[in-house]
Amino acid sequence: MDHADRPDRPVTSAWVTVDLVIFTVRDDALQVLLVERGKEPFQGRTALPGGYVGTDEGLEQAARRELWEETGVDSHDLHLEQLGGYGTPGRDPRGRVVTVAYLALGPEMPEPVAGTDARRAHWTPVEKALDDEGRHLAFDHAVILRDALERARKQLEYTTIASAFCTEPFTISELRHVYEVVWGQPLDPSNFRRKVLKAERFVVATGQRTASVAGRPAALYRRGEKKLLVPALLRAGEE
Amino acid sequence: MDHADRPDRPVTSAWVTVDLVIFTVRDDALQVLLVERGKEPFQGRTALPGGYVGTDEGLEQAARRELWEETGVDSHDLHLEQLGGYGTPGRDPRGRVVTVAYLALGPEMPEPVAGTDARRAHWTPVEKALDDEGRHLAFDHAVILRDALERARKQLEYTTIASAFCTEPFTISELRHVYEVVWGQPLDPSNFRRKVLKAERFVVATGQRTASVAGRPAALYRRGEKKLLVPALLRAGEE
DNA sequence: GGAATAGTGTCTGTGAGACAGTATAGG
DNA sequence: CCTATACTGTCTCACAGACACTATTCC
Repeated sequence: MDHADRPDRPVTSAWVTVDLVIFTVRDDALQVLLVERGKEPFQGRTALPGGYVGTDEGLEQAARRELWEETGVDSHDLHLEQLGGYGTPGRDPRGRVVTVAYLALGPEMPEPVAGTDARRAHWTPVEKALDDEGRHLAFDHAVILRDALERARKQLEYTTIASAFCTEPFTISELRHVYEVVWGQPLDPSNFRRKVLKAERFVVATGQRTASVAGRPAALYRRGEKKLLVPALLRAGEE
Repeated sequence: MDHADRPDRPVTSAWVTVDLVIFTVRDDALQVLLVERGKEPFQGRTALPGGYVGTDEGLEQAARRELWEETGVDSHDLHLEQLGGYGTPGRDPRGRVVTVAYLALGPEMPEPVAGTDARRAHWTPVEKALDDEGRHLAFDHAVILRDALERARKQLEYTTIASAFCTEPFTISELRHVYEVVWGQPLDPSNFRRKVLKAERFVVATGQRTASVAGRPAALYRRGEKKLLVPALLRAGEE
């Protein structure tokens, strides 16, 4: 890049990172994977997993790599999408760092492996992570987490990604449970079933049933190919 | 940033830019503002307006500045939102450049002023800009433009931003025209009116009427405070 | 049988698409 | 008068919320 190509105003290069908001449903709660930072800045503080983007590495590729390194989860097993870029000056005390955040949704996963740099990773209920406005989180991760939560809630309305939270095969009740936990409100089981089954290829029947623990055995389904949910499944009390 | 802070794999810093997809409705078509590049790389080629992010400048702030510099439009007069980050290695031949794209929607604007570096800016129908898969566009701007188009079409369904395309005060027909042009399909005038007026505070009546050119004068409205449109105004034939 | 969970049916209100009909302007 | 555009009303069908009822399992 030659000098003539640079603009008049001061321009400095930046470090580029990816941060991951990894959601799952555990213990009747929406949980997010957080790590304890092993070094400065924000050493000992809680943060989203993430790291630097390699020289010849795409953004999504970097996100998949970080996901693997932090959790041992293969990104092919879950839904991954970009949330957006965050680049407020001063968001990282080391200098100009622009991060691209990714949202990952997956079924209940094993306890995460220790990270590459021995950072402790653990699942935390989102509600708890946002306690006190999320001020205990490093960087601007509270902002990113709030954006991710809002995005996930919206996505449940207009797409079929709720099924990404379920381990196949799953029951309609388990799928409904995902909605109830993410939205924080109960849904009518009867109407939910009608809606989901009416939307062709949201879920596909396997023909199998659960070995019931209590009550009548439930039919088991797999994810269908349909991605967009129309008409949408709206949460009550939106404005 | 000290050495110990860097990861094992090679990491280089990157240049950060913002690119703008500025949409408006003109001459019965959705149009996008494109510039002719005055310098390498891609000299003489068509591209989205954009530029480097300043050292102490936020991403959105940079987008607003570029918007002003390229078009003379005050960003307060239109809707601005982030589309996402684009960082595929090799997307810019000068080296690692990560761009954050913004989507701007505005009412019909004057012909753009010449850019700061004498690049010629002009409105182009989106359909034409995407001719031949948009291969004539510089960088990966065809990809960004397609993403922006899809985002704008979606936004019309679930939000009230269509009104951002209208100069106040506007008629219901003008608002409907925006939908028809962006979606590329005709809408029933009667049902559209009912829907828009039923959604409280999507538009607010001014009490005035058009000085009619032909036919009965139409009532004039301003934008209401409502942002989310529920129930949504769905386009036909979605899947 | 009773408890628990799965699944079906039905009633009612609302909203969308289709489209006929009325209102108000210019010519 | 006619034409053009704005606006109103109405019919029908599909769907959502509410909720009663039936089915199948374990105890």
